[in-house]
Amino acid sequence: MISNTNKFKQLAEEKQSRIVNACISEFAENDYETASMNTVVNQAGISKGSLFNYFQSKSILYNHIYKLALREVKTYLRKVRDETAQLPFNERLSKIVDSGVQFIGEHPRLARIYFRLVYSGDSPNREKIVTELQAMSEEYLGNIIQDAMDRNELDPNLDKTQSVFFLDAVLNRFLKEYHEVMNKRSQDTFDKEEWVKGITKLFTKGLS
Amino acid sequence: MISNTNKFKQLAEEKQSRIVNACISEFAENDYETASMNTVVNQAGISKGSLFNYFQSKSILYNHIYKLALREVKTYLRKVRDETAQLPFNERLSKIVDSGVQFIGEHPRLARIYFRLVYSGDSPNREKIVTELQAMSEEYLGNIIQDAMDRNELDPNLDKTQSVFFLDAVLNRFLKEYHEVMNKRSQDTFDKEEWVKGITKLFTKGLS
DNA sequence: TGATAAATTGACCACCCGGTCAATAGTGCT
DNA sequence: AGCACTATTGACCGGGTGGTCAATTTATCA
Repeated sequence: MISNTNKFKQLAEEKQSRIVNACISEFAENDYETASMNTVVNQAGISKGSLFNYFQSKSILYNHIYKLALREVKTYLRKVRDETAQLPFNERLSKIVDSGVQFIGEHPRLARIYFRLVYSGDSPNREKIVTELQAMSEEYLGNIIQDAMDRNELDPNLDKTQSVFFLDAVLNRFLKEYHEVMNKRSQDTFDKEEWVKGITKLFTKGLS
Repeated sequence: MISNTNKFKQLAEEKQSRIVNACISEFAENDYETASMNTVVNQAGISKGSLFNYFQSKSILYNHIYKLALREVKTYLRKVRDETAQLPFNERLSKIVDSGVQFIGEHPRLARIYFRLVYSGDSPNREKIVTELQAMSEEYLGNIIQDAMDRNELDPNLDKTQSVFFLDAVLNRFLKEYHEVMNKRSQDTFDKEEWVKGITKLFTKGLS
């Protein structure tokens, strides 16, 4: 499948980033269906005809933005995975949460697009994308857990699929909550370290 | 705030349920913004004027349906809470999951509306509603956890807010996943009992 | 049965949507 | 300067939206 964003890529960098920026804002603030191409072109300061010249349809444009967001997420994940390869499970978990928190701080709009996508939303190809994300998570967290099992930090008889699922559920939900808190309330009254401790304790020792 | 659904409540039961039914379908299949009042009236077999005579606006109609769904959820939760008051934590947890699974089986469209609402969606008053739901969960799961702490089944020094959060995250995510699996794949290859065991083990003993 | 009141209808409104395309502006070459 | 070619524009299209209201049907009662 050859995606024809060539016309877009040949634009001046400044214009490209003006457009990308407008798209990110619009898709961060609205669901796919509700996001308006008119708003995008106004915000970007280009004409509607131009936008549809660069991207043939709304869904193709959305795909472009989503892939861009995903690439950014992956960069963060890869970095923290490699940098913590030697650390014990609980420290590693803690660094992963930190990395998520950092990502949200540095790319709040991309984070919003991500959460919109995974938690509902009617984006085109949603099913395909979500499956893709699940496979990614399965592999990523699966490796972290496997490492910990190999070092006898976690029960070597664990059901890995389940463990990954639980970890993914708690991490994602925590980051989503953090993201929402950051977006409106003051960040005081939110003791991140306390939460990181709680999460690692839950997964290593449970609640008893 | 006096909600004027009086006109609606005075309708013949059969007509009421035709309308409610159409609304539930439409709001289950679409986000709030995307759901169409035209579809509702066609499905219900009434005129548009009538619908806006019974409910003054789309958001008032949505609110009516949402409250109806919430009432149903609460019934299930209350029932399982009372019926399991004497059971140990892990059995109690298991019954709660069962109850959720049962609810999804019996009211798949209401479940869908619920998940749409809590996981994104741009429903009117979303913020207020979600806060309300969180308070509900905090109280409900908080009591379950407190009971277990009182009986020394869980660490009495637990941070209750955190524990509730974790429990809520895993339960909700599990039920959401179950709901989605039920909606498309065949229900074989899905061993519910295994998952319930895994969840209770995670919360009682962790993964080590 | 006929007058009055209440319930129901659906054509209509202003607005917004994603997408198109003839017309125009801009660029580079001879 | 004049030409050819490309990039950009924005008025316009068909269609859908939530919501309205004059006109019509239906129910009520003397």
